[in-house]
Amino acid sequence: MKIGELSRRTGVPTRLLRYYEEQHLLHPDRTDNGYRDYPESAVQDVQQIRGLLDSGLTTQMIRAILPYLSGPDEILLPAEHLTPDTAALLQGHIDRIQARIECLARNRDRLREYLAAVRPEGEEGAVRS
Amino acid sequence: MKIGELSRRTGVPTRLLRYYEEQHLLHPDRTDNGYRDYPESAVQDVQQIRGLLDSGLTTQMIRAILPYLSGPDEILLPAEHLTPDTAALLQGHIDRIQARIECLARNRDRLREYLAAVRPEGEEGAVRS
DNA sequence: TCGAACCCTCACATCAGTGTGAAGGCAAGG
DNA sequence: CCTTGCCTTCACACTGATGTGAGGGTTCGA
Repeated sequence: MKIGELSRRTGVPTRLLRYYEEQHLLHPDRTDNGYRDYPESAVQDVQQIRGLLDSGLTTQMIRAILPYLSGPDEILLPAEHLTPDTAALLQGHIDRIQARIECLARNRDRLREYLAAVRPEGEEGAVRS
Repeated sequence: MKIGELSRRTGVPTRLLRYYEEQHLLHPDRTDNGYRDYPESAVQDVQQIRGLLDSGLTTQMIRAILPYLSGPDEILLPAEHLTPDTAALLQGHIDRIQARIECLARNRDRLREYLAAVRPEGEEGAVRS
């Protein structure tokens, strides 16, 4: 798949697809004429990347964890390649993500409480025009 | 409290405290000589802001929701000030935060699964030096 | 063969969040 | 009084993520 199609199918501008490649988040191979050639799975990959970026992770952190997110089908790294170091790194990333989740959840709850408290006026979410 | 003390107590550089003010996230008043004068509550406020920024929210979004986060003690806006518009805006913010949480949680789980799958080698999280 | 619609790289621009330093006012202690 | 350490504003600079455009090659259909 060429970059234009991937862009259309994911809604992500080609500029960003090239950027993600520059950041080593995507690795399309090239056809003879130099065009990028993406596998079908790239669609999922791009959505994954977008979600994580939107959640406030940097490309660097995404690059670090992406290899371990590829799919539940099979484990990529045999255990002998998972040094204690790598495991610790990974655990650190997990912890950071967890901290973010907690912060966001806390604030979401407070916003919900506020909203609930301030409009007990019989509105149950239905938006009436 | 002057800016230096707030900085020391929060670990946030004075530069950023001034920046947050410029972004209308903080509103210290001024003493006669022009020094910023923060209330005690600013310590909490700054930590709140930092947490949200670290979670990937922009100052703009934080500015939008901060007024509603001030404290569970009392509702700031009387119901008559909460137009349906504002409520919808707020709900939109909540939804975005929720989406982030879900994305992060999903990926956290996948990382955890990976880590668990790849090291069933009797290590139960204890880091041995 | 020509034009439209792709693709390429390069590079400058923008925005948010920061770092850093200059140039100067105020306050307290030796 | 003078130094030291706060405080002030102003301003330039960097990074990461993204927009945008220039300049140029490729593919394909009319």
